[in-house]
Amino acid sequence: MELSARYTPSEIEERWYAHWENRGYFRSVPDEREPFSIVIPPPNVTGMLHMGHMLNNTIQDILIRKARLDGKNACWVPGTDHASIATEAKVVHWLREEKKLRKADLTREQFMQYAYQWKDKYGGIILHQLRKLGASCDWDRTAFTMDKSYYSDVIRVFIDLYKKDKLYRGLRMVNWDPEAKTVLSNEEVIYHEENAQLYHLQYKGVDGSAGVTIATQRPETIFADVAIAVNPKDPRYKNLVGKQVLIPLIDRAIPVIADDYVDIEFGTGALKITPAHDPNDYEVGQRHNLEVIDTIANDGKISEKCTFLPIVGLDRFEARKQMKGFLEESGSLVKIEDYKTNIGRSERTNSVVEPKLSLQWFVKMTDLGAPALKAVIEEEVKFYPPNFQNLYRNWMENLRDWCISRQLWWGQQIPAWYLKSEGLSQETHVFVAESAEEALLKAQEATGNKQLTLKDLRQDEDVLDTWASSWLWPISVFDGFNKPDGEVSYYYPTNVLVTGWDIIFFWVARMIMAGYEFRGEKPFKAVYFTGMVRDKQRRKMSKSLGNSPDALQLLEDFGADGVRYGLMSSAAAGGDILFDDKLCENGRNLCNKLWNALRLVKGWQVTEVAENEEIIKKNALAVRWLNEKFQQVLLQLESDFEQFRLSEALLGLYTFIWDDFCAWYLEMVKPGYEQPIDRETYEATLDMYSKIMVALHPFMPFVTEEIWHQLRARTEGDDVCVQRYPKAVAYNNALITKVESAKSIITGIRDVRNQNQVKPRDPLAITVQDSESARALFAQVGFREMLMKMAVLESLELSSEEPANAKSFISGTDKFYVALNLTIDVAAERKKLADELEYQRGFIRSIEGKLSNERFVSSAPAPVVENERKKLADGLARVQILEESLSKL
RNA sequence: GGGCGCAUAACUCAGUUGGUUCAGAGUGGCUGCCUUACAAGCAGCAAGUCGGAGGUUCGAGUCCUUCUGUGCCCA
Repeated sequence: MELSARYTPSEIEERWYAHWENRGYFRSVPDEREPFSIVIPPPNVTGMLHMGHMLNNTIQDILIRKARLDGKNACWVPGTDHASIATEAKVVHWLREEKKLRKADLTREQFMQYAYQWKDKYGGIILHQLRKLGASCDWDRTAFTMDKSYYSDVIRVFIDLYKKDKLYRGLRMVNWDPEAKTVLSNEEVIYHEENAQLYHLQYKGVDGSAGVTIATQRPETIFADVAIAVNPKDPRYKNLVGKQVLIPLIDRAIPVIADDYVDIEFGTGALKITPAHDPNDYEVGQRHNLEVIDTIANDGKISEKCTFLPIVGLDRFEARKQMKGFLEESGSLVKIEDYKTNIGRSERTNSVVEPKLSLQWFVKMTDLGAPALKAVIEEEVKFYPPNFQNLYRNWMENLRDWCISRQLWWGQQIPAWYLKSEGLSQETHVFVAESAEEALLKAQEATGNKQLTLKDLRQDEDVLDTWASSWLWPISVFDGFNKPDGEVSYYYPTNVLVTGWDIIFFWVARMIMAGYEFRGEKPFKAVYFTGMVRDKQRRKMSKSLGNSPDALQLLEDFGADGVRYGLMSSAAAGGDILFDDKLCENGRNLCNKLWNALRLVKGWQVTEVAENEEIIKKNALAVRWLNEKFQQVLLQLESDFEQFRLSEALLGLYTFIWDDFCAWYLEMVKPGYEQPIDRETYEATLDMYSKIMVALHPFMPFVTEEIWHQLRARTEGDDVCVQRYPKAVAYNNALITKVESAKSIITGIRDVRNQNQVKPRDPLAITVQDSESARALFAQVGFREMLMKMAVLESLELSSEEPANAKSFISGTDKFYVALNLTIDVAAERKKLADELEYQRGFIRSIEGKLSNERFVSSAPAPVVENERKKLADGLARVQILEESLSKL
């Protein structure tokens, strides 16, 4: 069959993926084999494949495919996350655009129906895109954090934590997103330095004195002030403490208090205390028993609680703008000063987060954190790279309670009921239960009122933070809550989690907590942190910059194998990847290289008749050498895999394939034009090529499967996807070294050709200076024949005579003469030799220095000393050769 | 302000417990090749005071101290 000159991935990839799926290779059920499980970090159900996903999932696929080839029961669980904020926003948008509906006009039930409709129609596209990448997930296991059973797991856990007193409802300062109108966890707030203005405002004394000047960034909140605070050590304000001052514009009197929190250096050293609108002020207020006046509504507008009417109803930023005029007019504005400060914005909506006092649900983190911290420090859960331990420890030692309620509909609704009679946010009774009916029983019991009905109860409107469902992922996807002794006990703990370090707190830490809390065991044995994918200028990939390549287009352009190679070739764990199409090009080129090697091999005519002896010797040496070399590579591969050094593993294979296999081995055994190849070498080559395909398969699954089948006729089910990974055995280093010597001699000859413009095909005559070491080299069967072929020689003699008109070079400790029909430039040759001699003498001096040092000889390990002696001997031999040559010139 | 990294060729990065002719790879550059698998290719070459300074050691790109530059996390 004729093979095209170039490898064309598109139809090949689709065909093999379908084949693997049809054969059920990705399916995993518990059996007697050792399990190897990975749960996918569930992408948002709204997500589209991007570079980060491709990197992350390529790594997981490599690990899973390798485990499968190692004969383990490999199970990779795919799925998606309901992503409450992101998805709800999409659904709201869709309702508005497509259905002309507003969320406010729908009941919760109606909204949820639409949301599921949206999810079924548009959600989970990413799972199909992952197939194009080659991801060998067990698709039968596809999970979703809002699946019925998953939903009930989340509820069960909520109730469990509540019963264990690890979950509470409380009034706390929270991060409020006025655009999404929901609370955010601390981790969902992103701080950036921004330009702001510091307003210096005069608060006059009640007694008519000048009072005090304070500095604030938020003049629109002064009407919520309840005090002015100064540092007790600040001499400027000693006399003011205890006095009363007036809030500008409204002249409400507030006290001046002393508190250590105030920074003497900052602003004027006097701080307005506004407990409702600043977390630190809230703390101060608590210490001094101050009132809380909240003047900002949930939508970020100034509320009616504000007694300065001209700004009521205005957005907080508009109000701030207008305040400037009012303050100027009243004469209270001393000055405005520009400064830079960190502003927190919502991760999702980018609106400035408003600190707000709010009644929310919190998980107590102290108990949960302790075992999770211990597990990582003691390497029960191993991090790759290990330095992420520090980041993790830092966070885990400063845990704050986790706010898990969100003011949204799309998510698991909090299983808490209140008495309607008690009014909103006035609840003194809370009934946490699996169902309304159960809550009713509890309510009847608690109140002693048997007349209560479901109608008297009101369920908490809020849903749970998305991470309060995804932290159960490794347990829930194996149905570990319903059947704790079921298959979860086979697959759990999973072998490795592969994820970006940016969600180490959101997700990784919390899964570890959940693992210990709900199963008493870690959720995974190792965590492989990937870096962020950035562009060539080191910028983060982002939609707004438009610098993120279209993932599907890349797959189209370079093939999945090419893209996988590109992503992996520069992706040391944890390090950022500066993505460049060029890398994918390398991957595509490797596919093409393999393809052409296949074309070469398949084009050979095979002869059963014994070839001439020289060729037999040469080929036998080549085959032996490649085998030994492959063992060497395999050993390195095994150790790389163990340490998750996947880029290094791939690079090792790349070099072996491109240089050793293609550039050297195939050229060594390649028969002359229209000559056949002997059967033995041919079979050995096909076997070797097949093994290489298995070794490379985890990284580049498609091209390896295709070539595997092109190499030999295979029976049904004899696919590379389910082979056994070649096992490394000890290798013969001496043989490898000998062939390395041959390669270096060949390169030396080619260099002489290049420098003297001798065509690659013109045969050359070589003389080797006779020596013990030269004879030792040529004693290797096939050595001479290999040189003859690879360097294109017509003759190769050992002689102590120096030929005329020859260029020379030294390889190892041997001197080679290349006969050329040129007159040699004696002066130039002399200089070259003299330079080389000087270098070698320096080399010898440094080694002699070492060896004459008594302490080196006595304290360095024997092999090191031995090696230095060898180096010295080699150096001396070379010096001798050079000196002789110089004297003859 | 607290913490964690990084600095190696023009660029992007490897370099494992300190020890081989160990200073490497890819890209880029230069020279020469449409050679009978592959120009998405082949052959060859050049290029670095391993950020600076000090220290430990027989021996430091690797360990320690410090300085400089730079990135990130937390507040």
